[in-house]
Amino acid sequence: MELLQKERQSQIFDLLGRKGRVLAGDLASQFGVSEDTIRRDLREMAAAGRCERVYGGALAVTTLRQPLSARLTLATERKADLARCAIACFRPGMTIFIDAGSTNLAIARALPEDMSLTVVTNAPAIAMTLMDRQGVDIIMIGGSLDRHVGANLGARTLDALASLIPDMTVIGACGLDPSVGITASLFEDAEIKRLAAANSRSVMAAVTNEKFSLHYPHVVCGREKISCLVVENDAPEDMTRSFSALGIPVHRAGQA
Amino acid sequence: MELLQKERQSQIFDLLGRKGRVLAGDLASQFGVSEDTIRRDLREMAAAGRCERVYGGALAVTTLRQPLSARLTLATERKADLARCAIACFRPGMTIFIDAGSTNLAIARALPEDMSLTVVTNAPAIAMTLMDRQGVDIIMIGGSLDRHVGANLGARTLDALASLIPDMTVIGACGLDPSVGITASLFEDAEIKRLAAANSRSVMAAVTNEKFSLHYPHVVCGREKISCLVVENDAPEDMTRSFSALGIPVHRAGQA
DNA sequence: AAATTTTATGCATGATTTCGCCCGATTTGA
DNA sequence: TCAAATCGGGCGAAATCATGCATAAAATTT
Repeated sequence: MELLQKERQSQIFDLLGRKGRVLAGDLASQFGVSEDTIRRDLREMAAAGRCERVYGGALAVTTLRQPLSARLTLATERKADLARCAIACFRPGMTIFIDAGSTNLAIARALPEDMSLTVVTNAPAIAMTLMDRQGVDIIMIGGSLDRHVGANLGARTLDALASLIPDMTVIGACGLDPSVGITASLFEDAEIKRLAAANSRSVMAAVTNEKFSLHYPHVVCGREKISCLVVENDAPEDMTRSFSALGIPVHRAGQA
Repeated sequence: MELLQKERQSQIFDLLGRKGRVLAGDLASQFGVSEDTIRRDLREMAAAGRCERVYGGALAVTTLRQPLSARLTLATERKADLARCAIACFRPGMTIFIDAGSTNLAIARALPEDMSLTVVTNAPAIAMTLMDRQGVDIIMIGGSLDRHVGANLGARTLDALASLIPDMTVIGACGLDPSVGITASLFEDAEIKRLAAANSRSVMAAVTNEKFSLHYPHVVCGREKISCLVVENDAPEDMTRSFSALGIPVHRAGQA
């Protein structure tokens, strides 16, 4: 498939967020264009402050470190849009479980200083982000911290979560498929998500475009369990329609 | 994996922050490049003020400032020094509870990438810092996150902590007094500390100078419970003596 | 619809960077 | 003082880069 320049750069930006670095040669073969084109892309992106140009490729702007911390500290932009839209569904006084994931971290970041909420989470990054929000009470669910997922998992986590009935769960979807529902790649992570979704009075899923039509081994919950879907403003129409058809409200980000 | 020059230098910088010094030979074999390349890196970094070049390798900029006068001006540098000293007491395989507090956070930051440890903590910041340490298993104790202490507190925290017997507890001291022992300003925080200290096989306290002779309302543990004290290079002699007299080993930071 | 401008891309070329190696100079420790 | 380790600079090969130019596609104007 042939990509437009902007699409290519956007994908490079995503890759940077995920891997922390890219090599000019790799990108060239991956996108099927010449290295010169890639170099031009990288130069442009660097000029726009979207990456740091180095000999041989480019590095993510914020941190040139491990993919995980990079993934967590990066990723704003499209996700911030999504986050603002998601927050519009929150009501003061709610108790909300926020699952791990970079999109959900963006939601935490976007929470206003003074919103009165109780947030429950098993992700240290989300807890830390919310620490300076005066209005937010934070409850952390402990457990064994998985460095890949960036959240506490395991028996203790499940146990602590079992005695909680949040008004809403903001669930992190590894993959969202119209027929299968929400799936996750890691068993233990899926277990947590499943319990949270089952206990919660409502379930919100905020997903970026690349999550659509992906499915992973572990089913978290069927699509009928989803109370509310938040998508990007250029989310594929056919995907969102199949959810709307089920009576699930779909909120598009960035639309006035 | 092959690294780009900038990445290599960035990692060297990280190592410097963690160990305080690096050797050209070690780096060469570690990164799989020639010593000449490493020397060029170090020279460049030194030119940029990111390290101090010395015969055989390089030193962190913090450690370079002469013996102890000018260097110990910045609190973070003093703590990094303290941290390196504290870490020398850790042994591979240990299970260590690390309490909240900025000094303890510095200890977490200073932990080497590859040290094999199980770290238990109720402070999200410490958990996040350790997330990229491959050798460290992290267990988070959940609870209600206190935004002032920066740690999870409360009944659930106490409960989860009760079933843990760490090899060592690195306790955060709000105040350390030779006669009273360790005290804390917040009741709930003190409760956690007290339980951790009581359950643990040994207790380390790493304290900066300003902690001495301070005491707060809530007693955490008497001085006799302390197994090991880590203090700054220029800690007041009379304070340390009263602990040494009890048979408590006192480690001074920044001494070869 | 045709003509014109703009843009994206690939290729060639000469410049630049990286890096291993070598050699003579310098530092270290005994 | 001496020997060994370390150092800095210079050299060359290979990789990477920036630039100019030509071509083709896309967008714009006529």
